[in-house]
Amino acid sequence: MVDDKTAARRERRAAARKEQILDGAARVFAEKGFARATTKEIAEAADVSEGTIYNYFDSKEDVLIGIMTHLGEKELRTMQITPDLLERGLEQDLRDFYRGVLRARQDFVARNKAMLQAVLSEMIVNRDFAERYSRQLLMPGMDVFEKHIRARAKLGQIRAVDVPLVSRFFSAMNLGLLGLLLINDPVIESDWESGKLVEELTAFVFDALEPGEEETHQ
Amino acid sequence: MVDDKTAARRERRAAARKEQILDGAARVFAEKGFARATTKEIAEAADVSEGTIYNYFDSKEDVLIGIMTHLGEKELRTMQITPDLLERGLEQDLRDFYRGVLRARQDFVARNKAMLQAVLSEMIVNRDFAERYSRQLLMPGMDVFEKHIRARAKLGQIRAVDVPLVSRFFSAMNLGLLGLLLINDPVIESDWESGKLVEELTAFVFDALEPGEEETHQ
Amino acid sequence: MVDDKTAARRERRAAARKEQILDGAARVFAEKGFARATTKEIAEAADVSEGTIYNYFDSKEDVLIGIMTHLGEKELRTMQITPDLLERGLEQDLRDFYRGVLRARQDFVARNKAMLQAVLSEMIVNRDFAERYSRQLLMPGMDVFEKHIRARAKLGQIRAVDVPLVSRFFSAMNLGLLGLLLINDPVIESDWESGKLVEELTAFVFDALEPGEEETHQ
Amino acid sequence: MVDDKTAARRERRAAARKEQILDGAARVFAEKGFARATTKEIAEAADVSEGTIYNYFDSKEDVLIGIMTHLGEKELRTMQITPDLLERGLEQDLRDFYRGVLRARQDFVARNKAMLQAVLSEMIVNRDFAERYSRQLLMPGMDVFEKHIRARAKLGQIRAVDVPLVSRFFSAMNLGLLGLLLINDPVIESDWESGKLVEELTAFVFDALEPGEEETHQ
DNA sequence: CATGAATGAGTTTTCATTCAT
DNA sequence: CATGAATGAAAACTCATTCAT
Repeated sequence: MVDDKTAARRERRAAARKEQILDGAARVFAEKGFARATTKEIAEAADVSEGTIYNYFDSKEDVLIGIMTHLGEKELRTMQITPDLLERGLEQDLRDFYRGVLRARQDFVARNKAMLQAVLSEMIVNRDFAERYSRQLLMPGMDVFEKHIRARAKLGQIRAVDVPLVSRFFSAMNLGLLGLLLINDPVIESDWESGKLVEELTAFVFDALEPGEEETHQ
Repeated sequence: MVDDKTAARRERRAAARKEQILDGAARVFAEKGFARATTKEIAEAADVSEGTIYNYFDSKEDVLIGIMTHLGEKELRTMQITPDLLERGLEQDLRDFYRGVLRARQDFVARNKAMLQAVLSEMIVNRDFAERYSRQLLMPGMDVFEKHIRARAKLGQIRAVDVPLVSRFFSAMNLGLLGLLLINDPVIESDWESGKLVEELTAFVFDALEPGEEETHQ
Repeated sequence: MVDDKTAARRERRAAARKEQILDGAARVFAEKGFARATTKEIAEAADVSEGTIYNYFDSKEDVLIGIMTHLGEKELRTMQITPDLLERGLEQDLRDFYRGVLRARQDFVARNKAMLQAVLSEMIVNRDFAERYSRQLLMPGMDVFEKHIRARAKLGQIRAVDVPLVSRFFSAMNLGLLGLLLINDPVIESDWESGKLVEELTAFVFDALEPGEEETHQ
Repeated sequence: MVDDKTAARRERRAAARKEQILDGAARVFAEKGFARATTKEIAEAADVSEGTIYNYFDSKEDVLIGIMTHLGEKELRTMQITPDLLERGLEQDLRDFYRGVLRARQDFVARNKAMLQAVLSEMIVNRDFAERYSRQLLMPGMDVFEKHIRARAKLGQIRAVDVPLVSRFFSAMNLGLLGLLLINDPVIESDWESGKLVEELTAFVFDALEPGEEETHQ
């Protein structure tokens, strides 16, 4: 029993150390990029010695993988991408539902900007990471989203569209806005928190999806 | 006169060499990222010696800057972002105009995928490059686009929107789709060249912008 | 307390490593000159890896600076250039005093030939090092010497001379003899260790300074 | 005959080119040291292309050798170190003779400071150059000087001394003063041209050599 | 487990030399 | 002969990783 307690405490401490290192690493990666960040800098930012990093991770690359996994888990929790999202959402008004999703996402981005920056940059030029990002961060949300859209369409709330493609338009929009935020676009930065971005984006996006009977295109 | 000829030939050859190096470098950067790419690999890809690179560029970073500049110039030409774009465009149907813009952009992306990949990745973690990208590649197109939207709005072809923000939605969408393409999303990849993406995106985007009289929300 | 011990031991070991590197570097610099010496050779001569050099010095140039500083400190100790040199010396016979100074200097040169060679060569073509050499190695001794000469002159043991200039004659003589030694002049080399050089130089130099009508020093 | 003329002209032009390169190289070597000087800089300083240097010299090192040889020839001419120096000199007063030698040497140094600087620095760390310097620049003058001293001694104008060693004292003094000049010692620099240095040095050095009980100069 | 000194392979960059024009 | 672009070997320096303490 004492062993159990000790073991449990040890495990908790180990988990805390791991997070401590991931936090430090994310900050350094975000600022300088994965390749330019040195283990020395990571160690300093995480307030541990260089050697300690290797007690918890196999390599510098493994640290970045750790960040992605951590990010994926966090996103699932924050975005509450759970199987029952579908039902819960369907009861809401379409716009309100999307507003909620957008707000949750903005919150998530704001809280994890550094980690996302670290991951995004590497993803573009690293097949392995791209695959991982797609699987761990993109697809889980996309799947649920696709199902949701299909359900709405069945209910007649959305006109007939190519669902996988339109889901990707949503993802692309989110990804692109994140990109503009990361390169410090002043317009995006200022409207990001004010809520204006959410409103305008909802209007921009959802009017188009609704059936809108009479729409007269020459 | 002979000197003139010689000088001119020299200059042409130098320009060709520069482009040869930029091409090789872009391929390597795209595959491995700027930081992981070695000058040795660049030299091999460009089929010159390592030393030759430094006869034309001050540093590896300068090569990337060269790629961005080259890209910026090419984009201006390809996208035909010229002052009279505004007038030319206004005579066209809104959807047709956007379709044209999208196709030109897709063409540009297809032709310069490697260079864009090289630039994008570095941009996210490098302030200097972000600024440069914004100034050389993003803003020129965005400015013309903003003016265009404003003109359309004045003509009543578009409902009142926050123009700078909506311009950014278009940019974000493009950037995000590029991102998905670069991480090899199979759906985007397959629909990219078939006109499907263009058609669906036009529908997705433009219905929302049109005044659409009777549109009954709630 | 244990931490104190550990820290102290660490510091001692670091100082030892630094000296180990300086010793190796001095030998290589002396043989090949600063610029021709490679960090690889220095590492081999010092029996450490190339990387280790950079754990203790910022650059190859910094190693040479380290040699000069080390040399300066050693000279002060060896030559016993202390404020009380003046008084101690004045009690001695002029010739005996100079003989002592010469012997101490010869001893110092013999012990640090490699380091002096390394520093001298670089100094001639490097403003920064020339300034440093002048300040750290030349001036300290010269100042004390000037005061000494002035004191002797006041006591009537030396005829009136331009003190700064004559001090430089002594320095120049020392520097020049070092030069001849470094280019392996056989006469200087053979007489250097036998006391002959000291005796002849004392005779050559000091008879001139004494007022001495009857010149009674054999 | 025409061929002879052409050949002669060609030779003269080649000699001029060689000197043009040596001049440029000496300036660069003096400023940056042999190893740090690049052939590109030498070419620019000499106003020729890099390739041209190799039409006249086998290597960068060969250029430095060229400088030394040139310097040696010039010194012989300037210092008028000719077999009859001995007789000419003996007719003069000892001090006047030395004054003349010193002045000629100062003039030579002033005219060839850059080349001397280039040569001296390299000499200290390069056996081959040391040997060359000794043979080409040091020994010729020293031999004549030794003979001269011996002749004076035979005439009773100089007390008995170790002639080879004392000759080296003169050389060492000259070399040392050159060293101080090259490291920009302000006292030496200011007194160098004013003539003061010559006077003080003559006094410093020659009183010691004369047998002279009564010291009857001034 | 924590530490941080040591390592050396790998990186960017320089530059003497060559050679086609 | 003059030129200067091309070369590639070699240099200084970096840094992920290991390991003795």
